[in-house]
Parts: sequence; structure tokens; C-alpha cells
Amino acid sequence: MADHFAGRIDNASSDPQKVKVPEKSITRLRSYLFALDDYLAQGAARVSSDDISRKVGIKAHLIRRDLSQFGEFGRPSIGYDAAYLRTRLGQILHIDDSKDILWVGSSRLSQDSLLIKRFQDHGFNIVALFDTGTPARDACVGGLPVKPFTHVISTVSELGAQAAVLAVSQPEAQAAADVLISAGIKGILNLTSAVIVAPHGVCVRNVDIVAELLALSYYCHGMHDSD
Amino acid sequence: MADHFAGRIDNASSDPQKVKVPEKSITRLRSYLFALDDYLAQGAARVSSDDISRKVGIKAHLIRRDLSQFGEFGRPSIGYDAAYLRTRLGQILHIDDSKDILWVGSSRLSQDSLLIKRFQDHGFNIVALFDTGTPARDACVGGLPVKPFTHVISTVSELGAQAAVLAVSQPEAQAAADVLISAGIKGILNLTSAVIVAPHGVCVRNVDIVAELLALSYYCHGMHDSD
DNA sequence: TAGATTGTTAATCGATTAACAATC
DNA sequence: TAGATTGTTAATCGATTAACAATC
Repeated sequence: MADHFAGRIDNASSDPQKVKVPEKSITRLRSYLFALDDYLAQGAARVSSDDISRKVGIKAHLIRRDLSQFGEFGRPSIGYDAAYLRTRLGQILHIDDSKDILWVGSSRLSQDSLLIKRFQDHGFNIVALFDTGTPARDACVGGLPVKPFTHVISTVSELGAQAAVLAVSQPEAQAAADVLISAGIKGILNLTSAVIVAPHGVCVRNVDIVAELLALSYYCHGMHDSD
Repeated sequence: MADHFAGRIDNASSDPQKVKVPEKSITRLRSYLFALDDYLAQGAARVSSDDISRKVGIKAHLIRRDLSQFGEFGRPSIGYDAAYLRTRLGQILHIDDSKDILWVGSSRLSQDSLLIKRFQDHGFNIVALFDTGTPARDACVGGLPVKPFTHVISTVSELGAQAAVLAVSQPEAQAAADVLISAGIKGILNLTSAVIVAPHGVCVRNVDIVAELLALSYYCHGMHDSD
């Protein structure tokens, strides 16, 4: 169970030092994967970078460049084998693997009942659930026992999870993150509105619906201008 | 109620063509705002770019550069007046304004009971709620009546909302977005996993917890290397 | 005046776009 | 062979970093 996060990316150059794929590439890869699923559902066997481009609104140039960072998946004049490319992208993003994660802060999870299922559908298993308060002895959310946060270090070394979802209250967020990091967690999905500072080597990603709304509200009127 | 999204940014240059603030700047502005709230809560009257830097893990260089895009808020050798800067950032991000939004796809909202409150706390008022199915005549979520999606165009012209939250099912997402756009909506917060293609002039932002987890799972093992 | 910290200008870095050679 | 489409190399663009002049 330990290292489902530790698969290997085959870089086109097979040069281990060149693992320098920009974040935006990774995000776009996901778009390509959705487009492929669409084409496959339509029964397409082959797709060109131009086909994908039309579906996701990203230039074909960039699609080819993104893909070529991970290998040569296409054939000149023919395009990409849709099923093969789908499989490879799935491997690169580990989308079909089973992945173990920790969840810290149980209340958010208990409010959003469909979330656990959505996680499972994408291969994310919540293997332990913590609360920063003192949970009742038999507290349980979505079939998982709620453990006190003080158990986190022993649990991480036991289960070997490398990623955690941080869903505690905003004032607690940084301190909880620090504990997770000291426990050896390498990736944190931050659901709080707090800004988490993490050392080099730990990846923090933020999901903040209010922040995105704010950005939207900002951009909604920058739009009067030419660009 | 119409144009709460339409406030004006005072660009340092007062040149209307120069409204070209990078997206990442806007995102960082939010971090600075949180840091200021922290310092203000501690009773600080003045903060330097270096103070903020320590709190948010962003280089002081970049903080000053970000801020200077919007005006000259600080004083050499003194720093920034914390309360004043907080106010100005709030204005720039419209964080304290009341903002009207539409919500399309009622089921997601009914599952996450705290979300409406969280929206309201940040000044986002859900002024109309739609469902792509045929809602029961008196269907209601969070005190708001659920209208059929066919009413969206008339509602937008009536209420003048400029932004909408898209929370329909994934296969419906693009079509629903197209309707919203034709109704005159300028900003869409996409809560589905679908990739939404929108014309120039319409801003789409995505909140996809599963996508972020995937990115995390990818980066969790790119980390073995030097960078 | 000397020290501190800003806002800005110049240099570096990285990502996207465009052009093209390779090849099916 | 001619046409199509890839993967890659070169050119452009934008964002970050570093240096510094301005000023409190």
C-alpha cells in the first residue's frame, strides 16, 4: 500500500535530471485525457492533435509538445491511437491506480457525503481519518473511524501514505500541515483558505472555491479591454 | 444589483490599456490579504514586504512588484500601513463587496449545506438557482426556489448577474455553459470535471478536487530529484 | 546624515508559439 | 511520390529575479 504515489515517469529523454515538466502541462494532460474518453466513447480509433485541440480549446502545437515530454505516442501522418494514448496518459497521471490518502479534519467530509465515493471512483482511498479535536471513542465518518490527530505520525509510518487532505479550520491549518510534513507526508491538498507554507520537496495544492470566485469577480471586468 | 462585478481597478499607470495583471499576481494578492489580516489581528500597524514574505513564503521582491501594479501603497524606509493596505487589497479583489451569482445544478448545493453560508460570508449572494431537469414546482434549496434552466436567459437580463457557478453533471456541462454564455454571463466557476471551452471574453475557472489530487499524486514522486 | 525599504528598471528564466525537418 | 501529421528546434513572449535609484 505504501508507494502507489511512486510510479515512474518515462521521460522522452530517459534522462532522470530532465524531470522538469511544467505544472500547466500536467493540468492540460488531464484535459487531453477527457477529450480522449469522449472520442473513445464515440468509437474513434485514431485522433490527431488537431482533433484534441478542437475539443479542449488548446493549440495543437502545445498538445504535441506536452505529449512529447513523456514519449513518442503518435505516428507522423497518422496521429495517435486513441486507446493507447488514453492508457499512457492514465499511467502518467496514475489515474487508474489505487492511491492511499489521509484525511485530516473530519467535519468537512461528513458534510459532503458524495465526496468519498467520488474519491473512490478515481482510485483515491482514504485510509485514515483524523480530527484535531478529541473525537468520541467510536466516532465514525463514511465507515472510517476518526482518530485523534496525535496518532498521525505513527499512522503514516505504519500505512506509508504520501498524501493528505487538509480540511481543518483555518487557524489550525499551518500547524496541522507542519505535523503532517514532519510525519513524512509529501503532498498536501489544502481545502482551507489558509496559505500553507511548506519546505522544498513538499507539494501543496489548494482547492478554495471562494478564492476562485474572487478571481472570477476580478476578471469579470478586466474583460472590457482589448485582451 | 447588476454590476457589483464591474468596479474599477486603478492601475498604477492610469493607462487603461495596461490592465494586464498576470493571473498569478491576483492569486498571490489573496495570500497577502490573509497575511495582513493576521498581522492586523496581532495589532501590527505597519508591515514591510519582508514581513509579508515570511508569512506567505513568497519573495519580498515579488510582493512589492505585485503590489506596485495597482498603485503605490507603501513608503520607502517605513513599509506599508497594514490597515490601509488591507483596505486597498480588499477593494482590488472586491472582497468586501456584495456580488450576485447564479447557481446552475441544485443537487451539489443541497449536499454541501455549509457552502451557501461560506459564500455569503464572502459577499457572494446566490440570487437564482437553476436545475437542468424539471424541478418540482415548489423545489427549494437553502431557501431559494429552484427554477428550470430554460428560465436562465430571462433571469440574467432581469437580475444582471455576471457570474455563475456551474454544478451540473459532467455530460451536461458544456451545453449548460453555452447557454449561460449566450445569456450574457461573463464568468463561470466550473465545479464539474468537464473541460469547458469558452470564447474570448468569458472567464472560466475550475474547482476540481479530484484533479488537484491527481496533480498531487503526480508531483509526489517528481520530488525525488534535485528540483 | 545614515539606514531602511520602497517602486522600478534591467537581466534571467521559463513557457508558449511558430517553423520545419522527419516519416508514415 | 505527394499529403498529412508528428516531434523538435528556434523565436517570441511573459513572468520572476536581481539590482538600484528614489525617498522617507
